Amino acid sequence: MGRAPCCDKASVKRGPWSPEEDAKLKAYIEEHGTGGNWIALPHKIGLKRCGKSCRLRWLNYLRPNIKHGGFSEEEDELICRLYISIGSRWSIIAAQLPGRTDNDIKNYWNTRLKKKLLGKRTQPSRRLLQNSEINTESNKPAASIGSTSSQAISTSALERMQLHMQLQGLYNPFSYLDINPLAWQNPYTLQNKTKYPMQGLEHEILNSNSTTTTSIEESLDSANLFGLQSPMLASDGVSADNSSSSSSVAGFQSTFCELLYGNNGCKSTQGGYLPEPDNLKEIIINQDESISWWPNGLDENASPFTCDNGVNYQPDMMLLQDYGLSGYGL
DNA sequence: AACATCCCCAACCGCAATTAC
DNA sequence: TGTAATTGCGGTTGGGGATGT
Repeated sequence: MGRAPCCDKASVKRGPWSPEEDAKLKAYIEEHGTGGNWIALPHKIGLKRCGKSCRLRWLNYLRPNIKHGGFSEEEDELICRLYISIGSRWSIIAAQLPGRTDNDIKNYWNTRLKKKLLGKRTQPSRRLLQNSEINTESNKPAASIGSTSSQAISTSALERMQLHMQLQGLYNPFSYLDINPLAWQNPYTLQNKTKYPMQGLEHEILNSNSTTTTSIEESLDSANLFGLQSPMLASDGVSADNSSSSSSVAGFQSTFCELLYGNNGCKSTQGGYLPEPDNLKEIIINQDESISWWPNGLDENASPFTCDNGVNYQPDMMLLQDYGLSGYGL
């Protein structure tokens, strides 16, 4: 049994708001406030609208000091940095941009900024589509498989990773920083590879940075860390160089981890490590120190890589190339 | 000029979190 | 403490204008 709807859809008006409706809502709220109850508000002022609709109209359009369009370069940069760091948490991003609404920023990102930063190719690759058709029970487009299939990497993670690399001006972060995941502290070993192959590695990544992200403030701070001082974004005017200092390495580790899993996959209310099963099957650190990428999970019947548990793995070269990741040591 | 396609964005939807009782 | 109501959020849709053929 589903939950009861918030209003009777047959008796409420839907679609675009008229100037009269806007005026009624604006006048009432400016004089009386919302009264702390959006559901009751439309009845009080004689609007045939759902309370949720009124709330949305007020927050996104009618309330004072709302800015529409005309995003500045600074705002673009901030949105980009925050998206890389915390993903599509639009309300948090909007809170950092006075006068902007989450809806506005979301629309701006999806329709313009993403294309501007990542280039025109926003459609999923044919390869990804093919794989999703083969390997998932649904025929949903690849753009949605990240959230619906435990076998698929999240689109957001891919975007954020690609964006991060693009802003770093590189496609092979390991060669750029002269680092390699296996060189990190207590490298992930094949023996640790169980159901979730990245678990051991991620644990080390998190430990090496001594803390997990536990608050919005820390998430926002992280937007300024992790190697995001890219040539384009460096706030001190000094372009990021190819330093392989420990801080850069640790930063990249964190970024890599976070890009793969997002904050949700790294947080725990106990302050410890909490894997996100949906995404943990997708990146493998190979025995030969290379990284493989399986967009739709592990192919247990293929070569060339065999794990201790007897399972074979096959990297998806075409997908790597599609995402400009052919330099991942494969 | 007519039609098709693309693009933008306001609004909707469903779900999770929070609050009230 | 459990349940229902409400709020807040992110993903998605669809109308309409812009652009291309």
